[in-house]
Amino acid sequence: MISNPDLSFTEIVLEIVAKIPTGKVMAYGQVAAAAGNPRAARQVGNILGGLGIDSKLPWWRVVNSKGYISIRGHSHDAKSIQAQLLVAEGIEVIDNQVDIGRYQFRTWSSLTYGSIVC
DNA sequence: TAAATGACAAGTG
DNA sequence: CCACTTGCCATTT
Repeated sequence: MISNPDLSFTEIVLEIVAKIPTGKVMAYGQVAAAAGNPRAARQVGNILGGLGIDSKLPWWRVVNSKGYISIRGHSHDAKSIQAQLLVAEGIEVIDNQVDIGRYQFRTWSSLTYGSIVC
């Protein structure tokens, strides 16, 4: 449950994820960076996990920096679901991996992803 | 208040 | 390129 009525990191992350366009994906670290903390990639994963696979948010458009679907073990069925959802949006998924270099959604500016400048 | 947790990431050998 | 180690940080116990 949300115990902080103010703009929490969680709320911001939810906003970011909600803005990922169909057919695109974002890395956890990228979402964290967009939320203001490039180092808090792990929290992004935790938050998405708390949403549940039946959430309204496009949680399936978030993968790790290598383009792999990262869901940990026990929810192995969710991995299949995520892959299906991505494929349904036109994203090529091979062995639980997407071509992040091609499908990654870049936020507003190209200067705000860690120290990496395109 | 302190310790544990985790759908990550970058660095090292 | 692959396996292992270290750093990170919001949230929960």
